[in-house]
Amino acid sequence: MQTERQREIIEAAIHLIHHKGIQGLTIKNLAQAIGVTEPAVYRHFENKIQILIAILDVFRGNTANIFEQEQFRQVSALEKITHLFNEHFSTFTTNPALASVVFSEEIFKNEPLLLDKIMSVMSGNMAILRDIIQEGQANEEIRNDVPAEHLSWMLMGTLRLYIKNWQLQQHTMNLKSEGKKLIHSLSRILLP
Amino acid sequence: MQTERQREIIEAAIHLIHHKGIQGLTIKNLAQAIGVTEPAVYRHFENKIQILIAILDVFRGNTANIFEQEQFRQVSALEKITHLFNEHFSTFTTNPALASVVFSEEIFKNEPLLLDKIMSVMSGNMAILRDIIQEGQANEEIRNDVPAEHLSWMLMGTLRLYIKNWQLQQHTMNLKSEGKKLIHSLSRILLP
Amino acid sequence: MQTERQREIIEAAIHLIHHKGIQGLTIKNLAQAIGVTEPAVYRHFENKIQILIAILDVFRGNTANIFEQEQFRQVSALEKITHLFNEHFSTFTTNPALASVVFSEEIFKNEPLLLDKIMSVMSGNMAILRDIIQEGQANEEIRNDVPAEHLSWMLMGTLRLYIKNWQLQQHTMNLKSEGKKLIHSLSRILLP
Amino acid sequence: MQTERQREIIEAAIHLIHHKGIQGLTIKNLAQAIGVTEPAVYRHFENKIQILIAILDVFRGNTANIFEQEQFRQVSALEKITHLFNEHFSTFTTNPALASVVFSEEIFKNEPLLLDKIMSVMSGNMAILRDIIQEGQANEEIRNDVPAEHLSWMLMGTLRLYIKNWQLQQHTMNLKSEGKKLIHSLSRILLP
DNA sequence: GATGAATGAGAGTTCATTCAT
DNA sequence: GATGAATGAACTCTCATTCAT
Repeated sequence: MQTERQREIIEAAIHLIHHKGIQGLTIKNLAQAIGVTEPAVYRHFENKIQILIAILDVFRGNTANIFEQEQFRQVSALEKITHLFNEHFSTFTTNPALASVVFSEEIFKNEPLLLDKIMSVMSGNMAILRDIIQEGQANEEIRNDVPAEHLSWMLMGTLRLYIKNWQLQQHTMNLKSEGKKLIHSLSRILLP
Repeated sequence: MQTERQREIIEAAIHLIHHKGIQGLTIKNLAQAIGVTEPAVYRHFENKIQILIAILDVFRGNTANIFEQEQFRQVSALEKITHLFNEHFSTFTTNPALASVVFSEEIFKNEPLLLDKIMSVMSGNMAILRDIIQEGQANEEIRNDVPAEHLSWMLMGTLRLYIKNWQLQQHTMNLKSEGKKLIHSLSRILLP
Repeated sequence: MQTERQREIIEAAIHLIHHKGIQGLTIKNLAQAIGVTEPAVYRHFENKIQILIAILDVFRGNTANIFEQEQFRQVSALEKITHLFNEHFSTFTTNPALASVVFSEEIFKNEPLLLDKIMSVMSGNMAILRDIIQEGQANEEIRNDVPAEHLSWMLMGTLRLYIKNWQLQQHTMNLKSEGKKLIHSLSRILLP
Repeated sequence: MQTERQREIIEAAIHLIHHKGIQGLTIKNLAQAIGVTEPAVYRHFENKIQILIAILDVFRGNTANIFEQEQFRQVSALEKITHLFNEHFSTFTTNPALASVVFSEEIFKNEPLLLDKIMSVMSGNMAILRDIIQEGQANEEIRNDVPAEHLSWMLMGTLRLYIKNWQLQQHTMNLKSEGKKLIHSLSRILLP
């Protein structure tokens, strides 16, 4: 359960990382962003690492759940994947700051605690994606000549790079509409 | 042209980033690593940013050149791509620290100078990859039903994620041999 | 509005400049002088330049106001000037450290911000002095055969050099009483 | 006796002080200015203080001598003073950098050795000026109602402030021609 | 005469964090 | 809940100077 202030801090932290990189996430900047003094931040989080952990939890809530929800929908595997990509593009279009954090494992490299967490989220997502693909392969909906594992690397890798590129271009391209075309191509590749 | 000491510093810097993340790259650590005092570092580089720029140049030398060399070889497009992937896996197996830096745009997000540089390298590589694919499509060696642009996102994205995963797993998997299988799958996907 | 600590810091800074010159004004010395650690200083001033600016403001408060007050007193021009000189000698006798800073434009030469400020203070004071002289000339109280501008250079220049000399002699001469004689001579010179 | 290189270093040092203030006078800047490396400077001067001492000697050569020469010319006291002022304005117009150093005792405040030197030069000059004035008073060429001492404060102080102002205005005013008018006013003031 | 490489000391500044209020 | 004041540790970088070559 998070208090209002905690949510405010996390949001501010994500924005800071987005705009100034991880080096811009200082308690001072954070306090300034939410209009309090530095010690006030420590009323709501024990220390800086707890804030990063909370960010990672937002990530899990916002991103990983996209995967999990997809997993159990009663639609074809390809539809699941398509929907999953669209959801991502949609999420990041709405909240570009999140994208800066989500695919930036380096940010958390320092703290083993955080690295563990991000790795488990990531491999969890990969597993779900692989399961969806395997399901599609079983249904002869997705090509069988390539291991599901490899296809999931491919899908996830493409997604990540595409979004990273959109970031580097400072969101000048329309992620949603351009993304639709990319998804279309990926779908074609997955066909048997 | 680099002096011996400059090379030493760059190497040490890459190792520091690799092991402790960008936050571990301090002048103090750097000086310690090469066994001198901090001011001595400034004999060899004007400031920290110049060190990061030099790292980026190693990256360009080590990675971008793989692309450029490939571009003009007299072999089929698929062979070029295969070779290019193998080269990467080989490079990073030899010098795992480099991988930590190469695919970590976030590290350089702070300094516009560096961000520019990394972006130009990245888009340069993407363009070369796209050209190779287009050439393959013209020869009917690579599938034509998907834009070359999208295929290059896919290839590059897969490569990046694969290497990042290898990093997160702390190099426990054999990048070279496992990578070969991945390449095989990707080749299959590219076929018409 | 200044806090108690800010006043304390400014006072310590003036004393440091007085005793060790501008090179002696370091954050470390300053912190030591007020009995705190270096970072504590930054709670009270954003940076060193702000401290120097604050010193300049004390200068303005302490010196420029002498001029402004004089300007509107209902006494003869010569009386104003006499009083103004006496006030200066009195101020500097009480607070010799201030004199070290007040007439040392070189100290602030580095920072354009500071140079601007000191120049505006200085030319403001000169303008007030010139106005007083012009008024005296209009009343035929002060000689008319020399431009007010030149007389103000003369008065101000004499004042400055006299105080500087007193400094260089390490305050061994009695500024107040000796100064009175100087003022008397200057008054005589100003007469028509 | 100074070598060519020593003269070069002193000139560069004066220019550095002029353009960047005393804080800009570093061995690094100095070496750069004359196109050698830092240790090379130490071939020609034992240390930085010796360089400052040498600057002071140039000052004595260039400025104090103006006074001494004047002292024994066979002209009226007023002519001597007029000539002396003109010489100063001329010198500083030709070599503005020198002015930055000459009237900046603060620069040398740190080193007692230097402070001593500058004080002796300064009081020497003042003595000469006072002698000239006394001579003029004896000849009834200069007013007698004010002590020579005070008149010399006045003359010297005006000269200094006038030049300082010319510096602060970054030499935009014509020191020589405007100075002539000032001298004219001062002469008038000195008359009996 | 000059250089390349280095150093000890110290500069200003920022960091996450603590504590009394 | 929040603040003002402070701190130890660390940061990048500059300084005058030395020394072997």
